[in-house]
Amino acid sequence: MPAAKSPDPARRSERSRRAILAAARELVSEVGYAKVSIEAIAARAGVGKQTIYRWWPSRGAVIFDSFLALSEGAEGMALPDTGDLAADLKLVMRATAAEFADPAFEAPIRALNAEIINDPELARQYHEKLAAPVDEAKRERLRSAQRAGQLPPDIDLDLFLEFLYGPFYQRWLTRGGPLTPEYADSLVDLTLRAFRA
Amino acid sequence: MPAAKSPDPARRSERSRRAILAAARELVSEVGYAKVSIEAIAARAGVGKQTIYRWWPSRGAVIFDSFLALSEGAEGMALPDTGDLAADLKLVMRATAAEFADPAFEAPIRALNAEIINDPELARQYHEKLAAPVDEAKRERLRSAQRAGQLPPDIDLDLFLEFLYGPFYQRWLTRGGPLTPEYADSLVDLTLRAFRA
Amino acid sequence: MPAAKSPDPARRSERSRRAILAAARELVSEVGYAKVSIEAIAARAGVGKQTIYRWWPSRGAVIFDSFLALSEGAEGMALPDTGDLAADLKLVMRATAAEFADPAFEAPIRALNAEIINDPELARQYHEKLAAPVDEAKRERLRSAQRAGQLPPDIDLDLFLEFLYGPFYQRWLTRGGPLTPEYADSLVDLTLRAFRA
Amino acid sequence: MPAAKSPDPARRSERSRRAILAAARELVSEVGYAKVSIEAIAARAGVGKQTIYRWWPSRGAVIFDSFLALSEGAEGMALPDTGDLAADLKLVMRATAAEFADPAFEAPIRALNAEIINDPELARQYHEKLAAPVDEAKRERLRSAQRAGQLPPDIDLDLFLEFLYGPFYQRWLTRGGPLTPEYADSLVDLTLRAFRA
DNA sequence: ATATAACCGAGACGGTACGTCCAGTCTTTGA
DNA sequence: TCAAAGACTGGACGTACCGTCTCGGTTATAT
Repeated sequence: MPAAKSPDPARRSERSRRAILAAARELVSEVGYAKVSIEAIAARAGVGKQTIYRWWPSRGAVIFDSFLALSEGAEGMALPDTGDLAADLKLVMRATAAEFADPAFEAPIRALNAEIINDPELARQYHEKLAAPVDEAKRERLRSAQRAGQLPPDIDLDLFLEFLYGPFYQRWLTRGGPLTPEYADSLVDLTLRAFRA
Repeated sequence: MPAAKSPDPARRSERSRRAILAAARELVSEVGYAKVSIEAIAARAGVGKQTIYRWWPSRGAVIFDSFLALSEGAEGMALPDTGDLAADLKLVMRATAAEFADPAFEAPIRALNAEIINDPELARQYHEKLAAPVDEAKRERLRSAQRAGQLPPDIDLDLFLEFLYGPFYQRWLTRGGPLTPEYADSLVDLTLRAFRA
Repeated sequence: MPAAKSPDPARRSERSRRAILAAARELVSEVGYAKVSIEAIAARAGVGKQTIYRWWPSRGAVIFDSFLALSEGAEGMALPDTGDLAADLKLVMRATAAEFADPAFEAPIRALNAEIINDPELARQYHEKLAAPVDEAKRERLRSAQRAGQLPPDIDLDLFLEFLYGPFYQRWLTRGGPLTPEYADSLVDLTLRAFRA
Repeated sequence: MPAAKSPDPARRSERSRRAILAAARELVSEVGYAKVSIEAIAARAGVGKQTIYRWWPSRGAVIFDSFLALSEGAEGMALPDTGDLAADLKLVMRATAAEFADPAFEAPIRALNAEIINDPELARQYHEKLAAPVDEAKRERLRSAQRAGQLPPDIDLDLFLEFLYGPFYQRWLTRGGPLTPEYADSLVDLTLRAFRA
C-alpha cells in the first residue's frame, strides 16, 4: 500500500546519481556553495536538468546529499578512550577547533549550516544522517566515563553534549571569537564541572 | 585627508533611505527573506535600483539595515534584578524561548542568522550594532551578581554568556529539540553550577 | 520479397490506434493545434510515447491522420445538379464560404494548411486522401455541364477549379477580405466567363 | 493621452534592434525557419533574451520583422509597361513562377505563409507592410491598361489580382502542380478573358 | 504447447528551448 | 545635477516536450 507519489526509485539511474553528486561536490569546492547552480551541476554531470529535479526537491538537497555521500562508511567511528575523560574530550575539542579553522573545510560547512537553518527537512536529515552517528560515538564515550565513575550515572548525555558544543558552535557561526586550544579546554572543564556530582 | 572613495553621504536622500528600509522590512514579512529582491525593494520604495546599489554593497546589507532600523532606540535596556540571579536568568531565558517559538518572529531571525554565517562583514555589524548592547545589559546583571557575592568575581562573563546561550542557540538553529521552560531552567542551573566557586 | 523495414502492421493494436487518433482530435479542439504535444496525446490515449513514434513519423502526421479518420466514409459525395451550372456552383461556393467563416471549423483547417505548406509528404497525402474525392465530385459536376453544353468540352477542368477556388483560398488564408455570398457569386461568374467558349 | 502600456520606444536601443533582426535573418537562412529559436537569435545578436521579449510578442513577429527590414526601401517599384498588358503580365507571372521554384527563396516564404495563416496580427502586418506596396504597383499597371482601353474602366482591380494570383498561390502552397511558364501564361489569358468586356 | 519475438504502457534519460526573474551596469530624462 | 525610471547583457530558474532508451508484462504467431 505504498503512497507512490514520487517516481519509482527502481528505475533510477545509479550512474546519473553518482555523476550528479560528484559534480555537486566538485563545484562546491571550485566556486563555492552559493555560486553552484543546478544548471552547472547538470552540465558537469552530463545529465539533463530534469533528472536532478526528478529526484531532489531543491539545490540545497542535492548538495547536502553530496556531503552525505562523502561521510558514508564513517559509521563505526569511536572517540579516544584513555580512561581520562577530561583529557580525551580536550583532545577531541582541540581537533575540532583546528578543523573549523581550516578555510577549505570551513566554507562548505558554513554554507551547509546556513541551508539547514532555513530548511526544516534538511535539518531533519542532518540530524538523522550526519549528526546521529557522531553523537552516538560521543555518548558512548560518556557512558564509558559513567561506568568508570567519572560522571554521575543519571545525567542527560545529550544536554551534556549541548553544553560542550553549543558555545563552540555559536562562537564559530557568529564569529564571536577565536577557537583557540585554551578555549576548547575551557569548554571541557566547565562542562565537566557543571555535570560532575 | 580622507580617502573619500565612497559617495558623499551628505548628498544622500534621507527620504529614499527611509523608503528603501521600509520597503525591505515590509517585503521580508510579506514574502520571506529569501524571496526579497533588490528589484522588488526598489519598485516598492519608488526608487531606482541604482540608488540602492549606490549605498549598500549587497541585498543582505540592505535587509540587515532594515532590521537595525527597527531596534534603534532600544539602547538603555536592562535585565530584571530582584537579587536572585538564578530566578532572574530563568525569567529571561524562558521569555527568550517563548519568543523564539513564535513563527512570525522566528522566520526573519533565522534568515538573518543564515546571512550572518556566510558574510563576515554582516557578522561584524551584527555583533557591533545588535548583540553588543544586549550583551552589555546581560553582563551588567552578572556584575551585579558578582557584587552580591552570587558569582565569583574573577570569571569570564562572556564565557558565562556563551554557556548560557550557546546550547540554546544551537538547539534552536538546528532544530535539535524543543525550547521548553524546563530546558531554559536547566541551562541556567547548569551554567551557574559550572561557574559557581 | 518485400522490404519489410517498417514494423509489421499485423501486430498493430487497433485499440491503441483508435485511442491515439481520438485523443489527438480531442486535444486539437481543446487546446488548439499548435499546443498539442505527442506527450499529451500519449497520456490522453493511455498509450506509451513509443507506440506513437512507432507508427507515425511526426506530430503533424498523427494529427493529419486524426482528421482523415473523421472524413472517412464521405466517399460517395456529389454536388447538386439542377441543370443550372452557375446556380449550383454559387450554392456550393456560398456554403463553403459560410463554413470557412465558422471559427470552430476554421482553426483546425488553418492549422492543417499551415502544416501542409511546410511538409511535402503531408501535402501529398492531403491531395490523395482529402482533396481527391472532393475534386472528383466537382469535376463530375463540370463534366455533366459539358454534356449539357454549358461548358466547352475541351477545357482543363482542374484549371477551372483552380480559378474557382484559388482566389477564395488565398483570401481566406491571408485574411485578405471577407468571404461574402456576393464574393462567392463573383468567383463563379468570372470563372464561367473565363472558360465559356 | 497615450495608453503607454508597452515600454517607451524612445528608450529603445537601435543597436540591439538591428543586431536582433540581422541575427534572425542569418539564422533563418542557415538552419531554416522552423529551427530558429529566440535563444539562438539572442545569442547570435549578443543580446539578452528579455530584450527580444520586451519588443516582440512572438518568435514569428521577430522573424517577420527581419523580413520586413529586408524589403524596406523597395517602395517605388513599378511593373513593366510596354503597352501590351497581356505580354507584360505574362513576363511578371513567369518571373514570379521562376522565383517561387528557387528552393533558397521558397523555404522562408513558405514558413512565412504558414505563420501568417495562424496569426491574424501577422496577416495584418503582411498586408500592410509587404503586400500593399506591391499590390499598388500592380494596380497602377492595370489602371494604365484601363486608360489604354485594354481593360474595362469599371472592373474591381483587386478582384482581378486575386484571379491572377489566387490559383498560382494555391497551387504553390499545396504543391498542387508545377509552376510552368505555360501555366503562368494561362493564368494571364484566362484572367483577362474573365474581365475583358 | 511453448518459446520467442514484437508490441504494449510506462516513464527515466540527455537535451533544447521556453518565458520569467533578477543581478548589476548603463543611459535617458524630468525636476 | 541629481535621482527616478527603466533598458541593457547575462545567467539561472523551473517547466514542457523532444525523441531515445530500457523495463516488465502481455499477445500471437511459428516452430
